[in-house]
Amino acid sequence: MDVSVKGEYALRAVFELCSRGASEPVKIADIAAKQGIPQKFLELILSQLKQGGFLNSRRGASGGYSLAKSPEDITVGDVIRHIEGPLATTRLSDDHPRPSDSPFNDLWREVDAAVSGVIDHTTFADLLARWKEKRTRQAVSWQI
Amino acid sequence: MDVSVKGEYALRAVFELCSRGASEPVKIADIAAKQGIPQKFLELILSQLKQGGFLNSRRGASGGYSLAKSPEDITVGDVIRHIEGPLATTRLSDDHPRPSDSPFNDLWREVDAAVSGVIDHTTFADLLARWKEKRTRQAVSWQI
DNA sequence: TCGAATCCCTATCAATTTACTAGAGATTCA
DNA sequence: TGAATCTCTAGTAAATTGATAGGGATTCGA
Repeated sequence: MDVSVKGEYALRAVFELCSRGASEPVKIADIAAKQGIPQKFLELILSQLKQGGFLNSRRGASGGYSLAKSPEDITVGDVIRHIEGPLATTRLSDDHPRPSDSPFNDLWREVDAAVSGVIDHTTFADLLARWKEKRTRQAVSWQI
Repeated sequence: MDVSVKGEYALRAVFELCSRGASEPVKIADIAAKQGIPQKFLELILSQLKQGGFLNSRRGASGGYSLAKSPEDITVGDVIRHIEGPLATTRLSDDHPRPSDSPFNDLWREVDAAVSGVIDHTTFADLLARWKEKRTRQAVSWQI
C-alpha cells in the first residue's frame, strides 16, 4: 500500500474534525491552517469526502464542514479507499494482465489481507484515544 | 505497498530461474518469452538484479543469467526492495514533511510491519513449493 | 434585501514517475 | 574471426500527482 499525499491530507482533515468533538462546522481555511494543507487542494479533498458520506457541509458565513458519522464508525480504510480507490498491491489492468494462476497471486492476497487487517480495524475513535493517551503520557513524563 | 510492473517482472524472472533448478545460464530472450516480458525492459531489470547480488551472468554465445543464491536464501521482500526502493506506506520527503508525532505514525508502522511480515518470510523456495503442490493438486483433481 | 463569507465546480498545469524502446559497445565461445 | 549474448547510456510517450485559477452558488447577518 502507498498512501499519497492527498490520502494523508484526507486522513488528517477527518482527524482534525474528530478531535474537535461534534459542535459547529469548521471552515476549510481553519483545517488547512491547523494541518498545514494547501487550502485549494483541501477544498477538493473535503468535497470528495462529502461525496463519500463522511462529512456534511454548510455554505455561507459561519459555514464549514462537520462529521457525518461518529468517529467510531469511520475506519482509516474507509477513508483511504474512498480517496485513493481500491488498494490492491498489484492492479491487473487490460494492458498488464497476469495469468490467473500466477505463483504470486496468493502472496498478494496475503499482503492485502495483512494491510486490511490493520486499516479496516482502526477507527478514528481509536486514533483519537491513542493520541490523547500518548499526549497525557508525555505530560506526565514532563512533570517527573 | 504497491508493486510496480517492473517489480513484478523482477519477481517473475527470479522465479523462472528458480524453477529451472541451477544448471546452465538462461538467456534473457528465453526468460522474456516464457514470462511474457518485453525483452529490452527485462535486460535492465536483470542487470539491476545482478547489481543486487541476486544473479550471475555470462556473456557471449551460450551465455545468460543464473541464480547467485539458492531459492531459500532469497525472499520476496529482498527482491522488491532492491527494485522498488524502500517500501514505506508514506514516504516523508523534504517537500511533504509530517510532524514526528503525528497520530498516524504508529499506524503506518503497523502497516509496514504487517507487509514485511509477509514478504520477508516468503522465500522463492516457499513459492516454488507452494506452486508445485498446487499444480499436483490440480493434476489429481483432473484424474478424478 | 444586500453583501460578505463561505463552500462548490471546472479547467489547467508543471513535475515526476512509469513502462518502455533504440542503438551501439563489450565479452565470450566455437 | 564472427556470431551470439550481455551491458550501458539515452531518450520518450503516457499517466499520475500535487497542486493552482477563477469564478459560481448558498447562506446568514445586518
